[in-house]
Amino acid sequence: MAGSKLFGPSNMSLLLQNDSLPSSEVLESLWVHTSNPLSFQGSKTIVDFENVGSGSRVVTDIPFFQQLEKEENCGDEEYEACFHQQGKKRRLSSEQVQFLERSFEVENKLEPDRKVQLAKDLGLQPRQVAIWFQNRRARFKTKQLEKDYGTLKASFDRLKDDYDNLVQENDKLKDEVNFLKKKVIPLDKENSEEKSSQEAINKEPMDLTSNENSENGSKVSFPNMVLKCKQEDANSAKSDVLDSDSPHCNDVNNLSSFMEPTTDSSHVFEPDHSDFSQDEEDNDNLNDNLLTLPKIEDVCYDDPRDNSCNFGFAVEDQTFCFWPYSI
DNA sequence: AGATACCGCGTGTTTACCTCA
DNA sequence: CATGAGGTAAACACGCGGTAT
Repeated sequence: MAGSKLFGPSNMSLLLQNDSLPSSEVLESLWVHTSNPLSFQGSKTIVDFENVGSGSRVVTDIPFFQQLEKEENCGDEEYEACFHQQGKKRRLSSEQVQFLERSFEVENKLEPDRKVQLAKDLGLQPRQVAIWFQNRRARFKTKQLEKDYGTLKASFDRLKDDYDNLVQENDKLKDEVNFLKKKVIPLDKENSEEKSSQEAINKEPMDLTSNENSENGSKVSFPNMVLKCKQEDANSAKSDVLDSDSPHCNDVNNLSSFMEPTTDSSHVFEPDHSDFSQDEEDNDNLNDNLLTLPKIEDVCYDDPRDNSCNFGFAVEDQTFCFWPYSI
């Protein structure tokens, strides 16, 4: 009998502790006389403990008691040692595995009664059944993890594709915006040049220092211009602050926007640094004049009394309203 | 209520066996 | 046919939590 590392004294004691080994009579009855549900067609597919290490291990049509009879050197006290020392590691038969698999499908946990019954039915030790279920659960978990990983990976790939498509679409739209901007800016310049030249023509004969030059209403005094500008902007500022590049009322526009705080105007200067924040450089030319305007939220409206002081207040004063809780 | 022993399970590892190049 | 590598399954070791005493 070749010694086995597997079933050394410590392991043997463990085996004896955990699962009492069946007597030879019980084993014989299990293997020979039992009405085995696996229906081995009368033959007993068992492990050939004798031939372990010398080739084929599983033999059929050999009653278990005949195998035991070969262990003539084993007395009762030595039976268990002989049983294990020769056993080494043996694979379960396909029938046993199939039966265990069916049992596992029904319930992957193993109650003590069921374990004993399965061991009886299969001619195995209860500990073997327990170990098989443990290993089977581990294999199942591994498979499940692989499956879950596959599912998650597929989901991730789908999301990534969506994201990439969105990025592409975003880039496309940005290009479109830039293209349109380049088309619009020259037009604005043309318009502004036209207007300024026209204005220069209109202003030339007018004495801006005097209100008395107005005749037939054809000449407009400066204060009236301011008023007109205010009125126009009061109507348009809410939705079109961007028109502030109108050549004749830059600074005045500031006043109008101060005087007419609107909720709409606030969003125009909203410091949105989201997707289009990177376009700020491109927008610099277009928005230079806008950036000089005070942000509408810079103005504190909490105290109505302050509104009257909003004209030309110092910038540093705004910080109080803008960062009310700053330390 | 805390201590102890026992048991089953999960997880990682070892070992034996099988397959295949 | 022999052999070594890699894969797989059986068995083990250890720790942990639950339960009974």
